[in-house]
Amino acid sequence: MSECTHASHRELVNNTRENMPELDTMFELADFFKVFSDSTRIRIMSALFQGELSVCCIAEILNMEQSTISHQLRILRRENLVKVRKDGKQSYYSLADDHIRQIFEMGLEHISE
Amino acid sequence: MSECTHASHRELVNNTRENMPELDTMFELADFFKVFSDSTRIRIMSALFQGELSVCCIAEILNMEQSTISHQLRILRRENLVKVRKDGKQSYYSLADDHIRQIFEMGLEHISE
DNA sequence: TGAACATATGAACAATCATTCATACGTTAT
DNA sequence: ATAACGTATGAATGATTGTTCATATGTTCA
Repeated sequence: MSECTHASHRELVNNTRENMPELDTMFELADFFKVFSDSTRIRIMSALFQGELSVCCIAEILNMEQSTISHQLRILRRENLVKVRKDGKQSYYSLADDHIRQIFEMGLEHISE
Repeated sequence: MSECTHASHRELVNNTRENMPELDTMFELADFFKVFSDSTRIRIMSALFQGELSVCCIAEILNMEQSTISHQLRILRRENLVKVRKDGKQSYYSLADDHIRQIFEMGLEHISE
């Protein structure tokens, strides 16, 4: 246990704490970015930028198992990032939000440095 | 193995693939967001928005072990999101990038819905 | 030089999470 | 009704990762 017993230490700690976002907000923020932290989900969203796609189409585009895609789509659905349209045997998925493009571009911007 | 043997199926698959970002880029994108996907790191960055802080200060602000903070700072350092200034026994960390604020705000924007 | 402090880091552990396998559910066509 | 197809999902598994403990490194002060 370090003490850091400097002069204005306690004050700095309190001040910083007060100016930080709510604890809940920071947890939500982490959870939000967690959705974007998996390459399979990134690839799914990248594919959906082109327009709506059925599950098996996505699976073939990414060259991955249908089951894997379904599981990840479930997460994207839970976070309201994609929406589904059912037509016969197929489920067509599309992006639910225009924010996603912005978030992608911001990430890409940071990467290219 | 599902087939999805529709008319323009193969064409759609190829078209979508071609218009997607490079595979490497999508992996990098996921890795980038992974840094923001942990609540401890989010809290550290939130604290650093107020200005530079020593390791033990951050630990006390978050009420977590010094070791935990050091480990997470290591990750933030590796991703070039924070920079260090050593002064005597202490290491003072600060945000390395103004992008971070934008990324935070974009996330917060999406959350509040 | 030795003690106290601030930080960094390796190893162990626990928890989380993505993928796979098997299978169930719902729809279409014969 | 049965078969074939598309999708969803629970359980098991393997890999990744955050935290803790112990300890090493480096600095300051007596």
